[in-house]
Amino acid sequence: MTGEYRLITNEEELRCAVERLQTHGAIGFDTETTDLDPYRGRLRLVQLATPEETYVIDLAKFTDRPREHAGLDPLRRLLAADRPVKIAHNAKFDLKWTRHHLGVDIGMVFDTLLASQLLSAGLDERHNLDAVMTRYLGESVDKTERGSDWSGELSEAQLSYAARDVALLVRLREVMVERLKVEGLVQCARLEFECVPATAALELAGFYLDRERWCEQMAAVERQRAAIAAELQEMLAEGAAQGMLFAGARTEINLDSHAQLTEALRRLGVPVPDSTRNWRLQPLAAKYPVVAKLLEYRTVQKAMTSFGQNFLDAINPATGRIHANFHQIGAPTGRYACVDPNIQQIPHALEYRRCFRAPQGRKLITCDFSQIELRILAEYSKDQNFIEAFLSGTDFHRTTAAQVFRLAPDEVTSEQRSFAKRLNFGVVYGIGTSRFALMTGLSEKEAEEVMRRYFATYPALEAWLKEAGRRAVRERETRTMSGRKARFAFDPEDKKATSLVERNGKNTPIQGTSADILKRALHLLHEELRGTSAEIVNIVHDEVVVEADADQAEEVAAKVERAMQAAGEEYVKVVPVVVESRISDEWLK
DNA sequence: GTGAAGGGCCAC
DNA sequence: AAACGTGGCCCTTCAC
Repeated sequence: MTGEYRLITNEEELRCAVERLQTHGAIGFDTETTDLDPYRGRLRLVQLATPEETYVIDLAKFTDRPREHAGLDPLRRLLAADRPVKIAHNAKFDLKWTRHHLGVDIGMVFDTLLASQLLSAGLDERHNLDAVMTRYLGESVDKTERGSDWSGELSEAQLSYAARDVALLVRLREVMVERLKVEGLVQCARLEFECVPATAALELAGFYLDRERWCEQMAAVERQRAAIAAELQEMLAEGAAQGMLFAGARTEINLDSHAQLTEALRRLGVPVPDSTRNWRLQPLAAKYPVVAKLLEYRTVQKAMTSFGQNFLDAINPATGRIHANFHQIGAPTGRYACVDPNIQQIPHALEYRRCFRAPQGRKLITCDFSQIELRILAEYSKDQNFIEAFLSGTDFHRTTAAQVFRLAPDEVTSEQRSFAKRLNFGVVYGIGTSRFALMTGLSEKEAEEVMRRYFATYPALEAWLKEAGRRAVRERETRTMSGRKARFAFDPEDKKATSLVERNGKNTPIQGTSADILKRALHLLHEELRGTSAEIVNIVHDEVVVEADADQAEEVAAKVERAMQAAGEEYVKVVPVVVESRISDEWLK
């Protein structure tokens, strides 16, 4: 049956096809486009398949402007409905095109890419369509026509290629549904699938970057960089000059080369450790001005290379905005990752954040979860004192410090608060005494004593963390509250690897549940924002940035808060879920 | 020229 | 020995 399909080229054929497709619970769905960028290319084919039949709809035969063409309404209704479920591999891609070119927000999807990632649970497996088809169906698919020219007359090879993949999707889903059930991943899969329309809309909307402000910032940083680089060269040359006959013949070194830097610093008598890593150089900065200057150089160098021209190049000429690529399952914990460019790692500094702003007549609504990971830890551990610290409703780190050091909150010193804060964040990662000592400046013994007091205050929290670590080693996997699985492959004889799995066992359920909550919130929010002027424009793990017309900002902010809080409260019950929102012209904390 | 690895630094 | 989790992007170095 490979390659058999019906080509749909007019409204009558489309009506018939849609009628047949509607009788099924799930259908294969794929598109072919003339470009990878929906703002540059055209949507050429829409392929839909039942177990028996495959339909290839050639939009070029209908119109040049599919968004306004009423004859495509049956297709729109079919796509917008939750049934049949649309099965696609990397549905985000197809959803962006159908949203932009057909004006349709697609209903329920089954994404075989996300399903494959969930089933692999972090193990190193490939997830392209060919690999997934081979793994689950034992079928290989041929992608040679994918990058071909889809703008002109289509060849028989192109059409049958377009039809073939989509037909296999129906069978692929059936196999995957069984596997998801066996693995207890149905709830998590639903969470992921429901989130895809939000992810697609987010990418399509893009984040506005003020080009002029960014340029000014770049120029300022470049001036700084040049000055610091010159000073640093000067300082490093001191050592070299001594051994040279002609001081004027000084050679500059490459400041980005670790090898050359190490050599130059050693010539100056700086006791450089084997690595020139920041954390090992930091203690030397006070004694050696050249080291302090080097650290300064690295900061501006990073700013220049990572947050410079590349962001300007990423501005889409069609929209004037940055359309980053969000990987919905970017980490085994379930967190998003963001690339090209990564707008989840913009420096906090006001000079950068103020460049991301609302266009004229619009506002940004920034909303984040307050201490969500610690609240998840409270939910998991049910530790009574930890829960009480949240219920008090005031400064959380001060409250925990008061509990740990047995003081009234207003007697807590800033140092004690800082210890508590470091530990509150550190326990989520499985921090040890030596690292805690290093970051606080305490001796190992003192650090140990503070940690002992901390865990004595929260015995159930300690018990949960210990057991989470042990369980991960024992069972070689962890689960989040939605059931998301992370598997660990390691050699139990290897102490280092085992302790990493222990720390992962503590961290993954917490970080992963946080991701679950964010994704649930995005789905709820996407539904809430339908029909308003608002668009989600960025997400940063526990933060959502929405852009809306200025006169709707208040109303939209309330919706965002409501969606995030509702999502959080589905998972976290023993402590309140707190979200904080701000309305502003610029993306500021 | 391309690609991987090592070292570094940005975010949560 | 350095070990507190998850990412991406940059540069240099080194192998092919």
